[in-house]
Amino acid sequence: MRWSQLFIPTLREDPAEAEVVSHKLLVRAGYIRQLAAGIYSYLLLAQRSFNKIVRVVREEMDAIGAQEMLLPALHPAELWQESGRWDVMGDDMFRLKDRGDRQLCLGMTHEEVMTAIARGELRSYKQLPQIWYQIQTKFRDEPRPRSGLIRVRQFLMKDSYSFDLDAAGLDIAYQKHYRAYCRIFQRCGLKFVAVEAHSGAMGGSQSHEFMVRADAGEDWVVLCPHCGYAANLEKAVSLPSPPLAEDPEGELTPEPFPTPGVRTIAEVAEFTGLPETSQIKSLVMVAEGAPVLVLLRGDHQLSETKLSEALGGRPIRPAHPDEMREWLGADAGSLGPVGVADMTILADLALRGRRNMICGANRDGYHLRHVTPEEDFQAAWHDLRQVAPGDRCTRCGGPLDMGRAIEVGHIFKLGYKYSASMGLRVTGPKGEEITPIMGSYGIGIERILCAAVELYADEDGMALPVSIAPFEVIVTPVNNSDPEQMAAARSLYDKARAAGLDALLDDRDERPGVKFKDADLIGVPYRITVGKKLAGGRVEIYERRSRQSHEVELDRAVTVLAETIREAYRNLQPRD
RNA sequence: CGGGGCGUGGCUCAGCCUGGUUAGAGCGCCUGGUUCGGGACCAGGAGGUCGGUGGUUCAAAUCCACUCGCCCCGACCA
Repeated sequence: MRWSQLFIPTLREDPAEAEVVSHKLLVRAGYIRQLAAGIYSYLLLAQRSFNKIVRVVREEMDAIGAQEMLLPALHPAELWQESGRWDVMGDDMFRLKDRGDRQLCLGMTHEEVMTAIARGELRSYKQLPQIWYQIQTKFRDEPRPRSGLIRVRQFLMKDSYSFDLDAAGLDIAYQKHYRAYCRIFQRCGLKFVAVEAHSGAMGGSQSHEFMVRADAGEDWVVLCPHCGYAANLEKAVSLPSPPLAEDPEGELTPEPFPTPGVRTIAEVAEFTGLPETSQIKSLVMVAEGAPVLVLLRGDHQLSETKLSEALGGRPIRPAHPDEMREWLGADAGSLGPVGVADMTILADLALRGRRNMICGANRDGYHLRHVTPEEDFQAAWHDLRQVAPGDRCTRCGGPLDMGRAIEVGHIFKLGYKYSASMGLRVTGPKGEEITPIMGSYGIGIERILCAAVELYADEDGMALPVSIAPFEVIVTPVNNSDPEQMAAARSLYDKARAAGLDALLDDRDERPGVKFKDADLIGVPYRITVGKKLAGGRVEIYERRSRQSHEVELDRAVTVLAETIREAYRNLQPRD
């Protein structure tokens, strides 16, 4: 393609509304334009990049025997009412009515549609297993779209669904996806990590998220550099850092002391001169109307995911101030477990074995000292805290690392949730009815590009992996008014195309600086520069990522470049 | 949904607090010329009902009210 004919609206300055790197660069480089909050148009460059990503995804999905389909984006309400998710999804679902006043929605995901197809057509155990997938636009009315393409209201997703006779079959489908996902992200040039993820309360038994470390990410991951442990912060477990002060010895009994105006953990620490680790933090939560008192070490944060799991998956919320007062007789800031009788009390494991700590007295303006768990109050022990900086790995004891990450893929054992609720059954070998077990597996197409941009951005733009860049090579004549340079550039471009390379010819009547800057900005991984050295029969091959260039003879340029690019693809090839 | 910020040529912004000629700059765009190895220079030119509605005023980009849109933090995210 010839740049002079293309629509690649690059911008010299960062767009005002963009905050994260990938958003700024994708807009500046002319990949995307915003239409509304969380809704973007994908221009030529984005579309080319997505096509390449999709191709990789498709090849790897096909390789595990998955079958591609394309399902409707517009769904009847009845379908979602059957699975129960019509109500569960709430405002996240785009809903509309047709002319006959029938309720419809735009698909957020396709478990329902896939299951509906399966139950109509799958009759015998002999037809299983099946893996079906599609690459489809999904709609979610996000409460807050943000960060460019990272969280949007309309996006491309590869979603696949597996149907198996039993859990062992599901394991196989899950493992196939796990390996396919690793291959996909590797081929797309991402540095990623597969983390254990929260699998939800409903039927899910195993789940992994594929994460790319990036500050622009919205998730937190916990990693152990030593043993490879990796988990989403929601689910991650750790050994707590030791308390900063030793507990007082002795069989002491709880003793109230006045703490006027002292409410927060930090204030209590300051007031008593003892660190936050010497305190018991008491939180009042509500699980389906029932109060729950949650106890943590003062410096720890509650993981609501873990708490909900500990309560059997019930939804939870923080108690309102008037509820706390009603149940415990004091305001937040003076609450504690001592003397609490008719309330579920859950305590985090980091408090186990501690002695003579400080907590609220359930009397405004007072705290208790010398409070010992299991002596002065009883609680059910659970892992309830979020991993904190300084925590150690439960497997190897090494220090854990935490960081933000972009979720590019998620694989998930669904279990029987949809097959059971929607009546999917096949006949087994003995004539019995079998409800197939399902899995669900997603990949965010746009997020792969975002993650790559975040990973490989520099001052001048993006330096995309060759496999997902919109072009593999750009041929840049330095001086348009030099007929020899132009002729050589055209010839190189033609040869590159003939050699099967995805080439772009920058034939614009621009100064060289403009062409170089634009090429760097849009992230084409290789450039052939045709300039002065053409007189000596030489041109330059420039590598975007390393910013290195070297001279080659004109006639060998395409051969050398083709080999360089082949090598680049080899380096992205999974070795397994 | 709570908190904060921003809407002025295509883009990035100034002007607004303290109302008052034809509303500015840089970039981009168009014409002509000179240039040509990292976002050139000279000359000329086009392009804006200042997000919208209502109000205050002799007079509103500027003050007030409402409203729409966008961004950020938080809440939320099978």
